Amino acid sequence: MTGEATPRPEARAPRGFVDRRSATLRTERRILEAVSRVYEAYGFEALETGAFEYADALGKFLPDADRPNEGVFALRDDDEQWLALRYDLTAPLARYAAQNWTSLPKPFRRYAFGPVWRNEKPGPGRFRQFIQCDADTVGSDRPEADAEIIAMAVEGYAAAGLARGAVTIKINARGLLNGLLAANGVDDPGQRLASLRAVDKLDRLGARGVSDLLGAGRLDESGAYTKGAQLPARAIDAVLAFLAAGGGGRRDTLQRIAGVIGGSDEGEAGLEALSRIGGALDSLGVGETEAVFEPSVVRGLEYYTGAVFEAELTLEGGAGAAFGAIGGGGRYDDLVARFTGERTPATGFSFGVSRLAAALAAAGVAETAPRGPVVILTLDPALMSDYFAMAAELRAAGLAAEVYLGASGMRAQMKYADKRLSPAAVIVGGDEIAQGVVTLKDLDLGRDLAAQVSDNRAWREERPGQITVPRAELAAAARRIVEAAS
RNA sequence: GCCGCCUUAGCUCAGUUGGUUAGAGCGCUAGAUUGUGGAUCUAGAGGUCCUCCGUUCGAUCCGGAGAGGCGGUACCA
Repeated sequence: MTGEATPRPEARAPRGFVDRRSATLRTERRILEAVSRVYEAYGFEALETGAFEYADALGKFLPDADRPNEGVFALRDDDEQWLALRYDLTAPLARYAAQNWTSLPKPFRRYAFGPVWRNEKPGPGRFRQFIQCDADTVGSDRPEADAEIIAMAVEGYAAAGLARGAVTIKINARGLLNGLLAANGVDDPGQRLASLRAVDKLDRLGARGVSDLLGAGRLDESGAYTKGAQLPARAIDAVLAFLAAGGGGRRDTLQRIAGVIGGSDEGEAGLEALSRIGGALDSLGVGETEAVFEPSVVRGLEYYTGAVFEAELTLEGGAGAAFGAIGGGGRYDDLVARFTGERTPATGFSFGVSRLAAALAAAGVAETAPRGPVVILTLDPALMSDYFAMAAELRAAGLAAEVYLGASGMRAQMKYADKRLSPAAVIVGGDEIAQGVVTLKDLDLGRDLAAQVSDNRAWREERPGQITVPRAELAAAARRIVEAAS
């Protein structure tokens, strides 16, 4: 007690970090369990790696003096090496696979889930910490490996509670667009990158916006100007024709793409890959609307080398696009080679668990808060040992129970039980002890009955939803109320 | 990073043409009600009016800078 006016810290979570309570946690756990079961059914084994990796293991990015935390949360270890919180689960897998390659079964198939961190500006649906759930196959370049990953994603969304048809997996091959640009004489890496980024915005900006971004540039509604890829008109037309090839069934889309791809080696290779993935999807029983070929899918992560996948919520009126991707993945054949020098083909998919939870809410699958424990009110401090004995009895009978440990009066204790969503309160004071009975209040029933009473005296005298039973029947009576409440 | 809007109680917001003790609703704590959640009434707690600098006798209010929030855009290895 110095009496000094010490500045008080502001009680607030850092931006981009959210606190999640039981209702949300429950939904997320259910998703993780459902998706994990699907992965395990396909033969993938669980793997957990630490939250930190050495920064150079995460990617080509390295913290530098000017912007030591650009994109990742990084810190310097006491041996001067840079550590960084993982920004996804794929880079740690590549590190793990490279580190243990000689002893692993090959191909190596694992799934993993946990939080990842990105040091970026948060936005609607974008956080700086969020949960991913990944499955990857390392060491197979078969298109069937990609198809299987896609099939699992489709099954995973269904298992998580989204109706079939509520999610579409969009599939593309980066070689298609690269080949198309090459065939049109666009070789400059900067122009190619800008073109990829422009194409990625098709669902948000439409063909007109993409066209502007491929050409001179685009002025957005906030007044900011984005410089375009400066492609010649002929190339822009070719890209737009390519984008227009999307839609409809997989076989039809492939035929339209083949007609506009323009005959480069890279484009043909991409077409071949998609064709074989399509064949495998057919034999895996993945429906034509559950997984489609979509020329505008790009994916941001630079390590993808072949096929890329993106999961989108298909809500009425195209609201799914505004929601953002709820999962994504693709083939990354060079990621393990960064460590070993040997090309090691790999493919995988990542569920955005937090976004998926939000998607479920948007799709009308409401999250419900779990019921609280039976609350034993403490009416008389002299009876504390009786209260704890009752709590132990209820727990032994398989019911969640707690003794109220605050200092407030009965009214506040009832409010507490209410706020905890307790199914029942145990009310025992001197009267009950003297008569060898316990009083239980069914809080759901009491709430319903109370809604019909307007007069305060009647409300107090009726004590709606209460029963009194012999002390020995406490657990049985409580169980009846709890079971009726769930 | 760039553009726009915003910042007064836990929340949603009034208000002060620059002047003594800054308000409401909701929420919270408690009382009316021997031992009962709701309703009603009453009382109470809770504020660096985002921060700093400037102008002024005096700034929550005016000017400047900064921070934070929201949205758009860019980036997302």
